[in-house]
Amino acid sequence: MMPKKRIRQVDIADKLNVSVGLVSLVLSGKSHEFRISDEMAAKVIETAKALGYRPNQLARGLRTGKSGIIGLLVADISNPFFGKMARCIENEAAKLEYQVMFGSSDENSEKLENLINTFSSRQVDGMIIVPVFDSERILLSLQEQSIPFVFVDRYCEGVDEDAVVVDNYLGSYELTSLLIKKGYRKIAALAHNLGLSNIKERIQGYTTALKESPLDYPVEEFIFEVDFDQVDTRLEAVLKRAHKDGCDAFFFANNKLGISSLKYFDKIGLSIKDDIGIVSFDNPEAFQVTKPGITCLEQPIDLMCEKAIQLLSRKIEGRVKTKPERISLPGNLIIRESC
Amino acid sequence: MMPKKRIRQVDIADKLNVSVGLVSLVLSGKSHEFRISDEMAAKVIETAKALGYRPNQLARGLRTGKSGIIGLLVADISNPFFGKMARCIENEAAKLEYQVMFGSSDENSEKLENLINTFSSRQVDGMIIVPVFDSERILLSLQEQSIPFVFVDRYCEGVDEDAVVVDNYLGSYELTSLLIKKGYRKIAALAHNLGLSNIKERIQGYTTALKESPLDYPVEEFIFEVDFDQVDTRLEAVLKRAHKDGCDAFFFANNKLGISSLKYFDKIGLSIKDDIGIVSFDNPEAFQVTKPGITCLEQPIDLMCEKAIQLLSRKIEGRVKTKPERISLPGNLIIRESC
DNA sequence: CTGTTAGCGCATTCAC
DNA sequence: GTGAATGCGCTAACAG
Repeated sequence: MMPKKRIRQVDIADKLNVSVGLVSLVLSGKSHEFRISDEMAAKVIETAKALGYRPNQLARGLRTGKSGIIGLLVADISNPFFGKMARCIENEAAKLEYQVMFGSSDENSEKLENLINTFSSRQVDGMIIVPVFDSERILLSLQEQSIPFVFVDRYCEGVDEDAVVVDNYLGSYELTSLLIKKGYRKIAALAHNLGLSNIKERIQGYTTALKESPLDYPVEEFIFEVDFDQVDTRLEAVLKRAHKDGCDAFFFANNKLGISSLKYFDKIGLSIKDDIGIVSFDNPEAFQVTKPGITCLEQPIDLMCEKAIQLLSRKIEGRVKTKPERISLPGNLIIRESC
Repeated sequence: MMPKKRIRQVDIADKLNVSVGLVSLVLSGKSHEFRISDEMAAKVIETAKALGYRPNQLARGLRTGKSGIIGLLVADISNPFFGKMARCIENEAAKLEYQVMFGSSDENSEKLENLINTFSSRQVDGMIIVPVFDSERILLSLQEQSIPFVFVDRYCEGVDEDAVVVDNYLGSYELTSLLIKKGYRKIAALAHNLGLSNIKERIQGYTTALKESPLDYPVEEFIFEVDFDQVDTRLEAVLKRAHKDGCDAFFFANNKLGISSLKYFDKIGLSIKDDIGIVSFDNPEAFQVTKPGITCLEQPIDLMCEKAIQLLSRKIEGRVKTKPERISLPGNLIIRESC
């Protein structure tokens, strides 16, 4: 079979004995604007379809300076939280005829930098970024390139750009208060990287709830940092130690820590709710099917993404040069039986 | 602040009083091939870096006819199975300097068609496709456009292309046999769409195991099809009905059905293992933390993706015009306590 | 060894 | 109303 050449505008122009310019105008829906005869327009459109014409977006992009691509930079697309986010971004982007290209940073600023650079090279029209620890420099340089981007899930302190996040403080405050109300006496908090904006806020909510309570012990001593890559190696020990030190409840700052800990509690032989109380950020399926179900704070991922794309497209189209907004959306407290 | 213009090859050429061609050669790493003086090359590279040059991949792509993008078409990126797949594809693609663009078909052939068309329009160099029901036509047309693609997870009967799948038959056979060995007497099977290649094979493995067993009842009557969008509306009724009809065990053809059913069993008040036995395809986190843990068949997602990208890049580079392969990888039977 | 030139496919400005 | 011409940024073929 013939390797069938792709149909270009010239091909349909030749077939109709008209010029490429004409074809281009018609196919970009500008026939009316340029007062091209309806019959002409119809003919062009018809033969375009007949020949199976499909515009070359690379060429169009080169000419117009817009690739029609949005870059999505998450920590790890295989994490259900970011997977859901990807899906929502995809849906919202599709409405505006954008395609989504993604990349996982693994919470590593070098990887993030590489991704940002390649995305920039590929001329993405904008990026949705989950900033990682220590990424201020690369983000500032992105700002200088004047490529539009918005933060989601977290923001970067030194980089003044739009951001859409859940109300981390309030969510954690609610979760922790619940634990206190249920009568737990010493509550440990576990987080990956205490330097991230969202984690800081979560820890703050947790801390405040405790300080406002009658409970009186050195809260700071029971905040544990377990790095992303230390989950397999250090988490178990940390949990054991905390329990040995009298902790009867745990606050997990994200789904990964929560899920991993569930496995260890089972292994160690600690019974959830009876031996220890548990609350966690995020609402992965694992929290819904395990028994007892895990009380948690669900993030409004769909809303967050909707907002994020709104802000981003506003920037891309260069409308209104407003001051960067930091939108904080309320989370959804889901009470189950883990405390 | 100045809207800082992007640096092009001309800019660095001008600055050095050399030609663009020269710059292009050096920057594409062909300085040695064209025997360009080391000092010249060094100067070019240096000022490129100094000026912050970043190649415009749109232009390069237009010229070379290669976009450097791979399209990934899954059913739903927010499904943890496909999320993991996306991550593996991302990693493998990165090794070959490809970027990944994704799209979710929602198991809908029309959506798949739209995605394929836009991806084709964006000049992706190849696609990794999870084909959906009734997508033969569009896939054949993709073949005619001679855009390389490979199937993963499933294949499409009428479309002769490379495919990488898990050994669905064997996996299901093992899962079902286990149920039989444990003494369950009547095993229901639940699947989304019995028309998909992978599901067909899974049902076949299930059926064969039963037929080879001493159990003697009309197996076909206990194979239930619950469509993707009917999970919320019909699944509960189907489960109840099956249980009422004497089923004491369930075989789930994928993670979504398994997870959703877990919730309903809890709601209905059926106790897993005591009242009913359960096995399922896939190994999402939910199966690991729920109690009892769910016996399941884990797919070798990383290996599958590695193979898929290998096959795809082979096609893209147009090496060896071999006959399409259908690679079947063994799954990993994980025995937990659900049966 | 390096410069010049001609497109890749499309959008857009200017003629007629 | 439509055709012709120009160039987006880059690569590659050809000169010299």
